[in-house]
Amino acid sequence: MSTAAEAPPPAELPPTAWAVLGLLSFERELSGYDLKKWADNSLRFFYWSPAASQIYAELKRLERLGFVTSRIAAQDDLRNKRLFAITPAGLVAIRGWVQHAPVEPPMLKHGVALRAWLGHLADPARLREMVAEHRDNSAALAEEASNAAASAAITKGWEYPALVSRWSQRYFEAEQRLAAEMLNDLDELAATLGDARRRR
Amino acid sequence: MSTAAEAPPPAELPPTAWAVLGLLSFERELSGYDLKKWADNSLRFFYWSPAASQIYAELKRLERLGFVTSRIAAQDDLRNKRLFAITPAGLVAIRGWVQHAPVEPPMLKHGVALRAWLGHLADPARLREMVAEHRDNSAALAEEASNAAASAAITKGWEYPALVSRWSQRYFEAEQRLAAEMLNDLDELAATLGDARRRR
DNA sequence: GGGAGCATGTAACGGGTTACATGATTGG
DNA sequence: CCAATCATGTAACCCGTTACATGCTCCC
Repeated sequence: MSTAAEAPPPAELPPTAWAVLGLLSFERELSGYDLKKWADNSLRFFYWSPAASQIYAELKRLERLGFVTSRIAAQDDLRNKRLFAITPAGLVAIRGWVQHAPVEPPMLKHGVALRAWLGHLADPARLREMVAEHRDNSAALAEEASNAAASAAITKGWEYPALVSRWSQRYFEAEQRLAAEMLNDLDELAATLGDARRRR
Repeated sequence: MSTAAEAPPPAELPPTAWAVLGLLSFERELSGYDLKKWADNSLRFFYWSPAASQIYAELKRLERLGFVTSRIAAQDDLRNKRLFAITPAGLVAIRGWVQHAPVEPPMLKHGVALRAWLGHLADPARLREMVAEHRDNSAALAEEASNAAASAAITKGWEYPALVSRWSQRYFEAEQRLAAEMLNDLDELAATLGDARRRR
């Protein structure tokens, strides 16, 4: 086709495996337990945070593939703790994935939207409650993302995580605004439908 | 606790089952095939559109539970086609779910954000490309949602779907804007990091 | 002493996907 | 006639979850 070198096909792995390997790509040794906590306050905002058991399973797979190595923690830490580190092969693999994986649409499962879509089956007041609760949850998440952004901003080498935390903050602010606008639309619709019902 | 009647606990079903039952709650008889198409251009925007095989499986389950009934299509349609309709019990069940299910955070798996989070592993130019592609995809989806909103708006009884289509449109417009802002942030970051590298 | 947190896993299950099989009808 | 679409499903597979089991350590 061309003289350019063909990109090697990126290894096929479930996204969670890449996420775990990605957490390790910041070059620190981490235990499965660490990874879970770390995922809970970073990945959570824009990507599902996997169950702990899943993390251990992925680590096992990644080790089998030679993308991570593990060692038992030093004697000063008496706990039975296994630390994982990314290998050169692992770095090559995840670079390939980040660089070459196709852009896919984000996967969204929005329960509140689904139930609003079925609004004809619910009490309008209850619908309002749901959307208002979602709006408040979004506000709280925006706040959390803001904190995450602040703490990432002061850490060297975390420029990209900080950037994405800012993105998350804006995302949840937008979600909050969208919920507020939906509330307005719901009120209008309730008024219209109420009128129609009364006029009948 | 109070004298108010306790709400009956909503039946436990996976979200996809409720989504399928919800599609049937608009009181029209639909085939599995119809349901798939219908999901593809409505649910898709705010909720994952299930695979066709999954829809048939859920229909079987819903029928076993007595939430839908089915009949073979009339003789004038020679195809081997089974039409499903919601039953009174099904209506009660889905009303209970819409009304009483807890508000849960939407589930988001944003591959582009994940890869931006791992930006230190990628070529900045490629990162830009990805985010720009995502921005354009979002714009296209906003347009599609807008069309869906327009066609729902002129259909009686589809007020809530129309409302959610408008919500989807705004959602994808926000997504588009967020992508554009991330591009700016990426450019800034590339400049900063580039400077640092040059000064080294 | 005892609860909270640290730490690692196994087992069972289920929801959902892809791939495949099958066949009829419609329209260019 | 042939491709596209209509139409329904089965089988294999796997990702990921919940529930559970186990034991250690820190600190009140």
